[in-house]
Amino acid sequence: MNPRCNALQPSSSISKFISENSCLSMLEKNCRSMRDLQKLHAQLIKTGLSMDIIAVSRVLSFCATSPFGDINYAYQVFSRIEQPNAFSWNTIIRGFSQSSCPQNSIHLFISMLHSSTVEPIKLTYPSLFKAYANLGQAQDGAQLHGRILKLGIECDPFIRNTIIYMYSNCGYLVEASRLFNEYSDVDIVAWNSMIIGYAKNGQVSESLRLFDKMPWRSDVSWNSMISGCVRNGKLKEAFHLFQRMQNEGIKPNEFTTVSLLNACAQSGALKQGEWIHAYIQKNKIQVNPIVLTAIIDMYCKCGSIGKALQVFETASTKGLSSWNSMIIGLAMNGDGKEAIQMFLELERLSGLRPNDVSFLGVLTACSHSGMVTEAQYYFSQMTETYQIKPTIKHYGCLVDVLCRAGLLEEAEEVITELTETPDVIMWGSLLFACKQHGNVEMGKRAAERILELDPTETSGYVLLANAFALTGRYEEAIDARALMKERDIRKEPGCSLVEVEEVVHEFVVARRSHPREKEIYRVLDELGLILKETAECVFQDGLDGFLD
DNA sequence: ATAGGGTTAG
Repeated sequence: MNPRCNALQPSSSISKFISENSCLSMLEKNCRSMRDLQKLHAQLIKTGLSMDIIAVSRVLSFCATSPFGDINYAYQVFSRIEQPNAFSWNTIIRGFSQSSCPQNSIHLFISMLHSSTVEPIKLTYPSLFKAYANLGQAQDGAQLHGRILKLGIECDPFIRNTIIYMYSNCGYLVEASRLFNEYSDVDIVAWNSMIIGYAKNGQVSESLRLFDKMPWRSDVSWNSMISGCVRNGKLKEAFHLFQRMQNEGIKPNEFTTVSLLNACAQSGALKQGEWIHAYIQKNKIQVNPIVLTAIIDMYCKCGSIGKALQVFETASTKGLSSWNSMIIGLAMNGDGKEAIQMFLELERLSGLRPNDVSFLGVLTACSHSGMVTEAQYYFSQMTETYQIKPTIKHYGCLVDVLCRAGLLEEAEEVITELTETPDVIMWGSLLFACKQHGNVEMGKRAAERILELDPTETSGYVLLANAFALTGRYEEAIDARALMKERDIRKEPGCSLVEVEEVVHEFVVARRSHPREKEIYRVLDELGLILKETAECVFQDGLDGFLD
């Protein structure tokens, strides 16, 4: 920092006291967004308080750890502190541990170890274990666990609990329960971590068993159990727990409503979702960016794009994730142009920087609406202008859009030039496109790759057989079908849920079990005919018949 | 009078 800045600082300690107090108390009570924070930060800079380590640390803490904060801004603030103290280090490490790049916590910890002015202290470690937990890297975290044992501080309940959480969150339930059982004085946080671990690893009945065995249950216990149920598709159980929770006098909060909104989104239960939305408003549950995102996502998944847009547009504190779920919602709904428009607004008006998920939304929009040149443009913008490394999902969109446009060579080129292993979905898009365009040779290559990657993947056999049949190579078509029979592969039936007037109706592929199935399928057939007449593209056909 | 554990979206 320019040393002359010091000369501009107000000399009167009284004025300093006044501005410090008004600014900082504002920070605690009224700061609801980065816009507010930036105003306060500007004020601090104007009054010279930006050099004050305590004032700056509070700004840092808001940016790094509040749900309204911005970790990149926090890092900017941190890197301008001349001599960060242990507080500053711990705050920024904690901020990254709960961000989308927890790896930075570990990098920062290493810099901290190399720094000559500060030493890690007990309070530094929980954030690091949380970073490892969020990265799913418990093996690397185990090395830090070794360091904790050497330092003799495993008995610290905060440290021990994050270690339990790390192991259990990453599926190392043996290690987690060993530590859980080793100490007789484990507290409720340790119980909760175990519940979360079992639920995240598909053992929700084990979670419920622990939940019932607990000495007492905090709001976090209830929320963890509800989210565990939703994660495992036990939606009725989740709503039942919500009832029980209220009966026991525990107040549902942001976390509870996010899980329940998620349950509604999963099942398409619009009425229930609307009810939760109303519950949030009535009970003054704070609509932080995550809750906002969950509301938008629920409306999108339940098909109410208009309502989602309305909520989005009237919200005052939109996080990047809120923009992203709106872009993805529009893209999935087939509103490709609107999705791209939304992305452009995000870029130009929000002051936020699009991330990999934003681009995934745009690319999904392009692929769902068949916009090839746009997809290529945004893909290069992502990698070149924004320097974002594409994931397999981004490549998947690119392959998909090329396939839909019939650019099979280009699509295959993208796949074969990947540095990582292409996924089954990608080859599947190509295979399906090959079938549509009658390119049997390439289709065969794609099918072979699919069957290599996942011999239980039915679409490989089915599409391969169809591709052969389409070009009159019936013998080979029969071989492909026989191979599938021989390996005794059965498709897990697809299933969709539709909510009509508060009743959820379930439809399973090739199983006509609905009481009004005759009427429903008659209308569906009629719609299919109309679509076939109007649409130019060829619809996927014969799949159901083949599987019967 | 700025810092530590468990629950959350895409």
